[in-house]
Amino acid sequence: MEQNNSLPPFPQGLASPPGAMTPGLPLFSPMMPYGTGLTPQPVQNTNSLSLLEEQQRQQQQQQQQATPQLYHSQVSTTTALPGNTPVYTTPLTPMTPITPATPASESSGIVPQLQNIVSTVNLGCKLDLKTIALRARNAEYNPKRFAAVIMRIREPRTTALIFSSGKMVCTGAKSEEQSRLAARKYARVVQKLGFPAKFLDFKIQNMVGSCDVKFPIRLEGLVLTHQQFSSYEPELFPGLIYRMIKPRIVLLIFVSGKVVLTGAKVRAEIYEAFENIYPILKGFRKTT
Amino acid sequence: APSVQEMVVEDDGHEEDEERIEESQLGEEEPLLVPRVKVAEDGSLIIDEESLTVQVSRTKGPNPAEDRDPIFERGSTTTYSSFRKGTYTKPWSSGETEMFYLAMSMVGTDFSMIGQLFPHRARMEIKNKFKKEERNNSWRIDKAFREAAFGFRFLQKINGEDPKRRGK
Amino acid sequence: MPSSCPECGSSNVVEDDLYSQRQWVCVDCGSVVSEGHLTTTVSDETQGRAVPYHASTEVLKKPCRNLIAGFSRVRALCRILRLSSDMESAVVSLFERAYNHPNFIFVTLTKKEILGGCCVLSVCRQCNWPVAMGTIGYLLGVDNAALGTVYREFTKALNIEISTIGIMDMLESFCYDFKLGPQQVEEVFAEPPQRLVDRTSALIELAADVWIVTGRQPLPLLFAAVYLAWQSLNPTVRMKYTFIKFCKIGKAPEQSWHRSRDSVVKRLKELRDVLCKLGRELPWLRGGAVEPNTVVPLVDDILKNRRALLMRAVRNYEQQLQNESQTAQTTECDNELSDSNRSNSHSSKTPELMDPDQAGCENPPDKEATDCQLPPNHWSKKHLFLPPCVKSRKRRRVDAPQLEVTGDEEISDSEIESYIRSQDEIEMYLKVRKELKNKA
DNA sequence: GGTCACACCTATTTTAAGCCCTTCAAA
DNA sequence: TTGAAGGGCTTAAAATAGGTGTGAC
Repeated sequence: MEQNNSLPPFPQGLASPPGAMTPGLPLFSPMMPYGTGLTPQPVQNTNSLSLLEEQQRQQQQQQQQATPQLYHSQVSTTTALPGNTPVYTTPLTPMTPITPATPASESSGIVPQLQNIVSTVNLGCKLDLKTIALRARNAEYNPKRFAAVIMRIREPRTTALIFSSGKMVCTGAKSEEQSRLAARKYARVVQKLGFPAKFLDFKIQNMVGSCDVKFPIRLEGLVLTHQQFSSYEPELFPGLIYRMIKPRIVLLIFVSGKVVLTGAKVRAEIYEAFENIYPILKGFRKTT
Repeated sequence: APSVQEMVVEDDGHEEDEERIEESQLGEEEPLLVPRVKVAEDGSLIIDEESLTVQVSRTKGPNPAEDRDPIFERGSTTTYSSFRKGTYTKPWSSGETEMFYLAMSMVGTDFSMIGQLFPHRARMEIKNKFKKEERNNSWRIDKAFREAAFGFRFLQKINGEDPKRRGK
Repeated sequence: MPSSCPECGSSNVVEDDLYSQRQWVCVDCGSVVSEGHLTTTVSDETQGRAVPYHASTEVLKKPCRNLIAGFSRVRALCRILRLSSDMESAVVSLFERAYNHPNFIFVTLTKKEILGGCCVLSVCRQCNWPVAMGTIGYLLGVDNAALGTVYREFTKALNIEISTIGIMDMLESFCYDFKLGPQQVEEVFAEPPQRLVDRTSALIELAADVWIVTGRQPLPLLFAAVYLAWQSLNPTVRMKYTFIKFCKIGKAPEQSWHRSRDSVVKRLKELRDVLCKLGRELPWLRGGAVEPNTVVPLVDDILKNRRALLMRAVRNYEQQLQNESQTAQTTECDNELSDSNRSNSHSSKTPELMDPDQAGCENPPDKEATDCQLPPNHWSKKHLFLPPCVKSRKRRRVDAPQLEVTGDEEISDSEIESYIRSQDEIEMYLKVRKELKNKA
């Protein structure tokens, strides 16, 4: 049954969103500050720069210098209080000059929201998928099309892939705890069907988050300065694909300022990746 | 002899057909506009002789690319492909949607079987319908699930009398 | 002289002094034929080849059919796209490198062929030879997505410098594609190409300034800009011609614009809206209405003064905002921070979004189309020019309150049982399945 | 020609914005 | 004839796994 009920619910190491979980306290990012050398920075390495690259770099530097990053609508961030109390006023004039980009230690004040969690667990026994598909109302099985039973539960609203090996994939949850609870429910359904299902090696395999930086982004500029991390092919996809090295997270960055982050095993990676990218994005905001 | 192009044709021969028609039509009206390609019966790509001739005669002179003159011959460099695989789904009528919910309450989330109940709907269409309803009318999805027993009885009924009849 | 092509067997092999290199070329498949076999690999292209493929000793024996076929295909592509011999050599050399790269040894033949297209594309981009990705896909007969996927893998695996051809690189050649010479069209339609290029450039630059370019496919935008440019260069006569008529007048091949008509129309609308915003700032038009369907005659004036107009429009907009907020002051401000995005003490619970139609709610929530509009203090309201996707937000996702769970909650038997079929249900399910099977 | 070791299809989830298709309604 | 609207695809990540494509040895 619930063998693992007594396990800590969230063994991955709990990470607070920067500044989010500590009401009343000043914002503080638990992540590494930028510019540690560990995070992707604008291309600075001089080795193996082609002539073209060099030109692009110079162009970009000029462009960045010419880019007025002086106008921003962002205000000094304070902790958002519970209950939606607006805590600051947007300045009436958005023309407040600020120090140019990359304030290394300042938090964005934005917390990416988790949108999807993928986890795996081993039920530890061989399963007869035909039986499961026949006896479960929430199941679908088409061995010709796909070799797993697709099972859905309503709460947490998730979908699971159940393989005859006993391995299971659980998708669609919006938090680690939800994902685990859902996986336990799937295991219970399988047990109820007469299989000696256990609950082994539960693991979060992927997390997807998203958020909005609230300013537009010049993707064509970003792809030039961060070409070693970026792929931007507007013929194919409107977003810029940014492969961050540390943490190893892929970000989809859109002109609207919306950002999708994926590939994380723990939520701290999502937060860290966003805090890394935020000052970079600020360098490409330039509104008209 | 297995060749690269044959493999490609096997993959999407259907669409290839369409393009073939388009191309031949085009070739007739505007011989100089675009360097053309013919698609042979085996699906392989062949340069249209005529356009090759044109090309050769033009490149007798100074070479455009070597001169780095981007204004020279531009031909088809801006032609768009769009062999895109679009799958259009006919809109669901309200009656059909009712039947979808009924089917849901009968067989649950077995979209393959529901797809069989709807002869003109592919399995993927059923799944997309489910996702859409879950988004917009999740209360109805829940309701359908809770009323599984009712759906079951209804199924018994229509199954006994006329299993063939369904919403379409 | 080779009598037939070793690749496709065609006897249609011609002598070709193309690019001042005497060689024999198969007209049917594009293979370069010499002394009965392919002069494959440009071995003289000292491009640090990682693997000296089948060393020059056994040329005839080893290269598998697919590699040879691949060579002719990339050569055919090069010829169709009118690449120089240098470029073609670079392509062939690159293709050999890619073909033998460990990442591509076990891939499907389709992918290997696409790889050839990627080499062409890569060389074209590096030489600034304007070729759209879609063109390669069209010639290969594969969809853009497949080409894009392989292209990304290819650039990564071979450490190819990613160089994107910007819309401006494409612009000039694109304008010249239209057949608008005085010999080709009626006099009122005729337009010197350079004039068209200049005006289109100005329009695209403006479009880039006001966020119409980023994230959008370049070609539909180019079509829209060229069309507007052409109209604006003789508005009285040309304004009544639709985009499609313009394409026909300029003899643009239908397959180049037919599918993207909708996108072109969207870009047109966006461009005209921007032109209106700027046109209204023209001092001598004081009071006169500027609407999208009447803005074309003003394009000349607008573009001449676009920098100043842009600044003026933005300044006026901000001033207006300031005035409004001063009058409307006092009221509570800026709920930006209350966005689900912002720090909340209990982020996953976002109390403001308490969903009325929770599970268990029997009736249609009929709240439905709650928020199709932006919140009154949305950040986008502060800027006159923003990406259209920011201003036209569709319904904000009413994210249902996420159950805060520990993952260790009790799971009731009844809940689990609700997912299990009764014996009767099972029998009925089997019966239906059997009947469906029989029918099929 | 068989083994080996990959590739890569089917499928699941979720967000982002754009494209491309069809259908249907006003001009 | 024109648009608007709606639906489904594109991109990323990650696990699961059988069947088969692919080429070297």
